Amino acid sequence: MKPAALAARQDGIEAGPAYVLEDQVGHLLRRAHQRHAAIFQEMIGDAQLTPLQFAALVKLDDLGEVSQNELGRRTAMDAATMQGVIKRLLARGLIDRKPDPGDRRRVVLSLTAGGCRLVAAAMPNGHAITDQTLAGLSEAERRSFLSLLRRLAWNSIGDARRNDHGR
Amino acid sequence: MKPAALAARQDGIEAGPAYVLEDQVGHLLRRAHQRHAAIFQEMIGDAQLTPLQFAALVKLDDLGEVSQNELGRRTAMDAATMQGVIKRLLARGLIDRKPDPGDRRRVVLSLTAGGCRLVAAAMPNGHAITDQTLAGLSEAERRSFLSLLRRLAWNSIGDARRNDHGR
DNA sequence: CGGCCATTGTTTGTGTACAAACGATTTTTC
DNA sequence: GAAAAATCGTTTGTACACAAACAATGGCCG
Repeated sequence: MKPAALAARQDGIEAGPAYVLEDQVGHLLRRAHQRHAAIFQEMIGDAQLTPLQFAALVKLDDLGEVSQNELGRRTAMDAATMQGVIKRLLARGLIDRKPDPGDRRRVVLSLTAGGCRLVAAAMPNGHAITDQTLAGLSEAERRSFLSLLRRLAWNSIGDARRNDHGR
Repeated sequence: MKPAALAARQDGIEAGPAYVLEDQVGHLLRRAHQRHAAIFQEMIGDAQLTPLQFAALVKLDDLGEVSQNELGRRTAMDAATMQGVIKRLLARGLIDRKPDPGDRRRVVLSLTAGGCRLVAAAMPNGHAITDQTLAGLSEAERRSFLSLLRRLAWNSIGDARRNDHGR
């Protein structure tokens, strides 16, 4: 019934189905992500701005004021990664950072005027990047692909992780 | 005709279509890749083995003997990344490394007996990881998704990059 | 032959990515 | 109210990922 996939090797030794690296989702996801990153860097219009930094800025633009961890959850970055991203955005003066008066553990992040301007200027490029990444796919194929891809991504980083450590 | 996508903001200020982070291919690719990495780590059966290291081992198993750069091209890693991966595989005694007699610039990589055994042992897990990553998708959806994803990945890393730097 | 250029492998520097452990705080629970 | 648990932000250590510059070697072409 099954074709050659389950066939034994030439030498006759028992072996599972062949593992073709190029056919594995993980490998393809990695390469597609690599390609997207290259397109991003080329088209975002700001040599210093990385995908994660842009994501953080966009989310901040969306939410107004949020704590660092909250922003991390919304952009699917863990706390340690967030640390570096925030540090670099602060260094460029794109975001502000002040203690939360109601909770002394928290810091509140928000966009500066410069950060706001940068987001506005880069947003069209963001759309162009998405478009370029999907170039080669028809309208229908794009919808289909995005719908499937969404189902492979985490539903919600924070929730999924908390379930592991919850204990 | 178009729905709310092109509508101006509440404040009436001119603005392009909204940029919803969760709808961008790049963000979804990143999250899907994150999830796959988590599944990999959980199921590969060797806490020290990473996706890239496994990819290198599998390719080496496939090719027998290759130079470091060649292996990098086949696994979509650049030379600097390869450096670290090779170093760690060497440290664990999973691969061998000897100078190429015909070309003194090159080194020839190959699997050790231990590396060969590890690949054989981990290969079924690799298939299970792919399966688990695609869990939730039907057989037809998987084929469709992989076919589309393949078109979004680099055709061939090495070739694509050389065109940029050529000259 | 001899200069030019490409390739190979290496190093350095920056930026994700995450586990693990930490101190400082809430919040919950009893 | 006090102990227990959870949350917040930070630090350290390991592992990708790539640009850029480098020395050594090899191939090519005049």
